[in-house]
Amino acid sequence: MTSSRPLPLGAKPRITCDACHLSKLCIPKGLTQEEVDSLSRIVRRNRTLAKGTVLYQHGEWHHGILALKTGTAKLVSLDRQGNEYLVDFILPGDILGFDGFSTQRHSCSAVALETVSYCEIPAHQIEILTREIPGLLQVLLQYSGTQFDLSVQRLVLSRRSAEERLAAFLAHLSERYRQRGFSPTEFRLSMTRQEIGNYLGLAPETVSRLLGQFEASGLIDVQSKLIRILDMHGILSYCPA
Amino acid sequence: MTSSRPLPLGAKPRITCDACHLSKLCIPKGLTQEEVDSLSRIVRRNRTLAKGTVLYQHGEWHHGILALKTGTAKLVSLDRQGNEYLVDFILPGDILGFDGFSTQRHSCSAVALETVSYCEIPAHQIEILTREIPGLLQVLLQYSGTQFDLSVQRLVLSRRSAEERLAAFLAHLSERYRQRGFSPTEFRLSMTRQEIGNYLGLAPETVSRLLGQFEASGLIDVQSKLIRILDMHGILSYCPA
DNA sequence: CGGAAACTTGAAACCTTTCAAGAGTCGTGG
DNA sequence: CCACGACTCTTGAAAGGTTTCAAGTTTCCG
Repeated sequence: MTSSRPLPLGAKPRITCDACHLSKLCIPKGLTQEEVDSLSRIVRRNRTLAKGTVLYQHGEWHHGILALKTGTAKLVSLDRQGNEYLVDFILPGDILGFDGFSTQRHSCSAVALETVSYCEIPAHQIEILTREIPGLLQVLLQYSGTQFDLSVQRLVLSRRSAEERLAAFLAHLSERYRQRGFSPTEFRLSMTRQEIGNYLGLAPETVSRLLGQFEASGLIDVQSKLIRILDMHGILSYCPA
Repeated sequence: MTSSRPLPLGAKPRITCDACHLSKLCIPKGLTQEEVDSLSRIVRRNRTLAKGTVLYQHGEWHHGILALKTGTAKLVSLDRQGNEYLVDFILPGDILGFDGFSTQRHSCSAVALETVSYCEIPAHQIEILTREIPGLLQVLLQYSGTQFDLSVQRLVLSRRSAEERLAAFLAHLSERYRQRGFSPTEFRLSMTRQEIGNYLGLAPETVSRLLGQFEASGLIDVQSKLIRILDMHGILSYCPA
């Protein structure tokens, strides 16, 4: 899967979009070969940030569209009192930056949960790119639609019991890892129990208790951050929608 | 405010987009005069539906973008068991149809809460319109961003107490009526307590109790569906974010 | 005017949170 | 390499807010 083409002298590896193993999930998904080439010339690549640092922050001017390549991140909203609200967990291949289209300023902050690398389409280029790549705004609009659908799914989930919410969280994470070529039954949680609870609208203690309960039921195996799903069918039987 | 230009013979009143009193809220918001004229030629106008009927239904092919002109509607999602989840209340000037961009099929249903009239940009025209109206997809993308921000606000709200949720609901509704030129302090709820509860994640009994409590505190006056806000400052003092 | 649906109000039940204390994990520096 | 300290996680018991159940009242529409 890794590119075998010679690299430019003295440069860090610069994978073009169509050689990127995430192109099935990322923006190129809906574009023609020609459009992908065009996109590839604009995208800023290989930005890397350490765990805990900010990709962009609430209130900043809209950076543009970011595509996570490696690592994981969290998207959070803050209220006046400084409370954090976990809007989403970002996995490799995910797009972020939709929180900047409305006001031109980011309404959320994106924070690396592990060392991350990502690509970026600068906001000021998006309008220009639209002309060069007719499919791009269509793709972006489709992504927005997906975001909408996800927010609805989350709404549905928020009405369910704590058990169902956590089960759905694990099932969703598992499915997303599967789509990315990782094991769907064994993965490491890059977020704390606190952050899972914040995401699901539960106290961290509740998350801990339920993970213990799922383990006692033989559904999963928990070793601190490491999760092994033993009975996927059992997990799914909890899930609504 | 009503158009004084002569109407086409034998036609129902056909207000063009730039003569529409909702153009400050609707799609034309971000477009040039020329673009609005272009849009106005495509838009299907004056569709009317009675209370309780469906504007579009879950599973149907994406109709396109709808702009509500008069009346109110609800946007709902249904799970397998047929439970209804209230995604949004739609007021005149609001745009709907974002639930169809991802899969090309509607993930939600839109139902009239009162007699409604609306305009429509058919889905199959959107791509074509993009070329004629360069600003359109930008506008749509900005709307999507707004939808995203609203879903985040709603997430924040869902973490607060029942009191705060209902207060924020009333404040938000008041603000939206104000933007539309209606009284922000006196309005008729077109939805049932059940639907408010469904929207806020509360039992209808809780909604009823809290309205009674707000009334007893002198914040509002309730006469079945008619709400009069007596102390807006008091209401706002409950609101987070 | 009549009946169904919507709304209100009370009391008990329940799920989740909060508070508290102890155990485990991780990274850092001696 | 081990020890320390901070942070995270786990587990128990009590508290609390919201739901559920139930019954009566009001509103609305045919």
